[in-house]
Amino acid sequence: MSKTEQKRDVFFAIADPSRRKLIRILADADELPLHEITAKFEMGRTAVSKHLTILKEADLVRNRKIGRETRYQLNPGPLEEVKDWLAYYEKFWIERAAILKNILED
Amino acid sequence: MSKTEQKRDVFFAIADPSRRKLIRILADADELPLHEITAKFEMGRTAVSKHLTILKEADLVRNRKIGRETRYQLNPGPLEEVKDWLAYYEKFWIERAAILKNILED
DNA sequence: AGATTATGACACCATTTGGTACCATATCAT
DNA sequence: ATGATATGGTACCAAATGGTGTCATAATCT
Repeated sequence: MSKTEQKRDVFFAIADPSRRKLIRILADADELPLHEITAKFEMGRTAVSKHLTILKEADLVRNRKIGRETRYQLNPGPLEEVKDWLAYYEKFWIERAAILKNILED
Repeated sequence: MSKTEQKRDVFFAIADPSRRKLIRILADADELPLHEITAKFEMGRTAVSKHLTILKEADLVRNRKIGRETRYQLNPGPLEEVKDWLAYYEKFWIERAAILKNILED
């Protein structure tokens, strides 16, 4: 009945290469219907649709019906969670880079 | 025989919450042996070890044997790939935030 | 030496993942 | 009205994932 409206982890959503490709395509195209998106992949429509569903569950994608087609759009907001997570570790690799630089300067 | 030396995607490696917890623990502790790490989790040693193997395959973790224990250390470098990936989309949510800000200012 | 500890290496298992094919339904074109 | 197109939904499947338990081995302690 209802969509079950599952909540998906953004880290899981971006783990798959096909889904990252989807994100990129949508970022560059603003809004696209499923059949056009499918044309850019090797896999079938059902598989693409499933990936889009997962992205939607992570709220990385929004969609609306226009006539018989469903158009998808990127919603990059949730990527900020990834950025925030990364921020904690940034200092580590910056420190390491600095240390390495110092070593190389000898 | 040989380690099979599998190459793992960093996006896959960070997709699992337990592995993100591992990364955090190692970031805060510098170097830890497996049994001490395991003590911080609900799951068994074997499972923790498997997660560490995956992190190692993504080169997010290095390890060395000291006596009978294997000590693990974080190697944050590969996280830069994630940062670079994110950089492409950052503008989108910054633009959106700016648009939203403009709307709110009316 | 003998017991304990730390780990690696497997075999095993339930569930999830990523894909397919197929059927039903709604919309559009002629 | 008929046919083609676009999508949703379901059933199905092989492989991967995330766990477990068990056994073997190496290192440490008394």
